[in-house]
Amino acid sequence: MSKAKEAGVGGDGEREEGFSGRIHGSIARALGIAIVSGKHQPGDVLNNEIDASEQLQVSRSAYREAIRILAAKGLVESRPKTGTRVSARSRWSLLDPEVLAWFFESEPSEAFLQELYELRMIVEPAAAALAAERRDDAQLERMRAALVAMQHHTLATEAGQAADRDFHDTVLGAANNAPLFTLSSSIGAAVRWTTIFKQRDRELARDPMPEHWKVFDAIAAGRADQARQAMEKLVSLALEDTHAALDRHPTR
Amino acid sequence: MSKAKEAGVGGDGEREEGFSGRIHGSIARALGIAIVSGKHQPGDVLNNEIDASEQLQVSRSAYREAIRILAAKGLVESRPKTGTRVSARSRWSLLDPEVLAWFFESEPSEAFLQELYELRMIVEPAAAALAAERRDDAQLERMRAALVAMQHHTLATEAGQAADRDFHDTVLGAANNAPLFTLSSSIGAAVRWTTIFKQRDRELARDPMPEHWKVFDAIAAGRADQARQAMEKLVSLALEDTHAALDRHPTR
DNA sequence: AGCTTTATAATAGTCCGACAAATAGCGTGG
DNA sequence: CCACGCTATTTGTCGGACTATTATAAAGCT
Repeated sequence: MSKAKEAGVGGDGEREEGFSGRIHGSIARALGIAIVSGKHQPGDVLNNEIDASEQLQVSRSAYREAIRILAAKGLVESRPKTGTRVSARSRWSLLDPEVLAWFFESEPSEAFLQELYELRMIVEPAAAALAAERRDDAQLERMRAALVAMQHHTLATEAGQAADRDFHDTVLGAANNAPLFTLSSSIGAAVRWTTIFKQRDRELARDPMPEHWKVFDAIAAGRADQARQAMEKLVSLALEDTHAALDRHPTR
Repeated sequence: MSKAKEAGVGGDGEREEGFSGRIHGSIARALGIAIVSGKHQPGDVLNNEIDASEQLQVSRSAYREAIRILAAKGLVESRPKTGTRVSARSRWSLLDPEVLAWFFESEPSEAFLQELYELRMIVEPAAAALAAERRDDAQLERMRAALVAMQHHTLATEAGQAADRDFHDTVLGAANNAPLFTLSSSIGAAVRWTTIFKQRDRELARDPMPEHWKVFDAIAAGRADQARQAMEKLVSLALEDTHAALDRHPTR
């Protein structure tokens, strides 16, 4: 539990908690988190707009805009008379950056993490192979810079983690495939949590640079197959580390 | 009193086309199509809410809800004073079912089709491999039924095409990975367009059943590698057909 | 009884008009 | 030339009235 998310129902409700700038945004965030965390299960019917907006102390319009956001991401469906209900999980846009962020707001389930890794294992090696064939010099230079920064700052620092993400992002971008690139947020989420788990357990700390450099070298050399295999190795090592950390620090 | 909105206003407003039920939905759709089709380019600033809603003959609230939908899908960004502007392409949720549908509303570019195929080539073989290991009997039966229906109706009919999509959906579902499954809409879109192109050029008609049955048999037998290879073959044949059709009927 | 049609009530959807908050860009003063 | 505050523009929020849709219950018909 990180955030106090309960908007006081009754009493002097303060909704100042999560900060997302605009009201409709923060309401969408709060409701989104409540949904993906299971507090509101698929099929559940939300309070009608009038009651809900009153409880949240916002205007009905702001509440409605929040609902539109959630509906656009497939989390809810609204119909007159029936009300607004949480959609089936299969309709959720699990790869949407915001939805993913909401997932990680409350610690994600181990199963979900596992599935994200599987996706990563499918997508990233293929992306690395394409990148080896298509990367331009600027992208290559950016990858190198990212790895140098990552090596220098180490994953214990925010700067180092940002460099790691930047490396993976650039690889995905170098594959030169727009739909594929939209998966970077999902990949990034998996990467971030690997790091979090690894950092929780210092003893597991393994130097992540060798695999990263191997991927880079293969991409630089334009060897697609080699890049694919190197990335496969990188991801599976990360998965191992995550599993090991989870075994020692069971979820929640 | 003031409900007549079907009146084609003489000015620059045009608002009587496709009907998408609710107003905010149809406005979002119209704007979404205008954006993905390039009519409004990234960086362009939309009219302010008052003018825009007047031109469209809808209330400002309805227009705003439409904008919230587009913003949720990463197509636009709103800020006070600056207005609402079309976001960079890299921020678009290209894999969102609705965004994808808008893309295909106006005929998609060949390059985009190509990228979607690449994604399919990455995702579907991996999914088939996982499905071979994890499918349950009900899923297997559904795949068989889909292929039987597809064989019976042929791809020339809507029923046959639906069966084709159902087969691919079921394979993806049998991989038992929720994030992966959300890609089914993208895959489905690629599948649909293959069929459209193939149907335009009857002479290219190749019987698609053999590859499909090979995938099915491998999944039924639980042979992951074999399923992967069979699916690779299936997708690359579909890609060939699409390319051939495009060569003979150049885009527009 | 069983089915169809109609009425009812509940809810999301739409509209309006006003006011609040944020902020890009300009102008003023140092 | 730069810093700083002013202002105009635009989105954001509000509340309240009215409309459209539709699930459900009631009534009517066969």
